Amino acid sequence: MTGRLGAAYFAQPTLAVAADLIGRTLVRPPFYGIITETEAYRGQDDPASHAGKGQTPRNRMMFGAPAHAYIYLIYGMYHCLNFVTEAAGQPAAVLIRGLQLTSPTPQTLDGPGKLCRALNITRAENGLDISSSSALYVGDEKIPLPYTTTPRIGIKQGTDKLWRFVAA
DNA sequence: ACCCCGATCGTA
DNA sequence: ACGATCGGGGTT
Repeated sequence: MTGRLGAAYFAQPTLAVAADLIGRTLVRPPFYGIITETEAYRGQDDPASHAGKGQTPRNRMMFGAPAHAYIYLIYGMYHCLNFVTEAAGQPAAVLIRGLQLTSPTPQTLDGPGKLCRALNITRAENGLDISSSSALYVGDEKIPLPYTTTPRIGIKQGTDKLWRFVAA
C-alpha cells in the first residue's frame, strides 16, 4: 500500500525537500523513475532564483501553494520541471534534474531538459497540483540513497551555495 | 519596439 | 568551445 507526497511534505523547508526527494519515485504514467538529482531555489537571498527579484508572470507559481508544478521554457527549446515548496507567499521550488527510469524502459535521464523531453512535460502543465493529479506525482515510498551536495549548475550567481543534491 | 540573455543540450 | 532558438523582462 503506497501513497503520494502531498502539500504537508512540500511545505517543508526547500533544502530539506530537495535532499529528501533523492531516492523517491516520480510517477508520470506510463513512466516511473527514481529521482537522482535535484536543486533548491528560494526567492529570498537567492540571486540565482527566478523569484530573486520579486514576482513576475513567469515565476508566479513559485509564490503559490506548495505541491504544484512550476514548469518553464529555457533557452527557447527545453523545459524544466520544479515542485513548489514552502508556504504560499514564500517563493521557493525544487528543480528535478535527474531520473533513473525503471519503467517502461530502463533509462538514465541526466539533465532537466532531457528529463522533460523524455516524459513529455511542457509548460502546458505549469501549475499542476501534484497532490491530486494522476498525470504527475511523487510516491511516498523511499529508497535511501547516499548523496552529495555541490553548487548548482548553469547559474552565475549563488554559486557559493551547495544546493544541488546528487545521488552518489 | 528593441535588446539581452538564460536553472540546457548536442555537436565540434 | 559554440550555436540553436525564443520568451520573459527590463529599457527606450
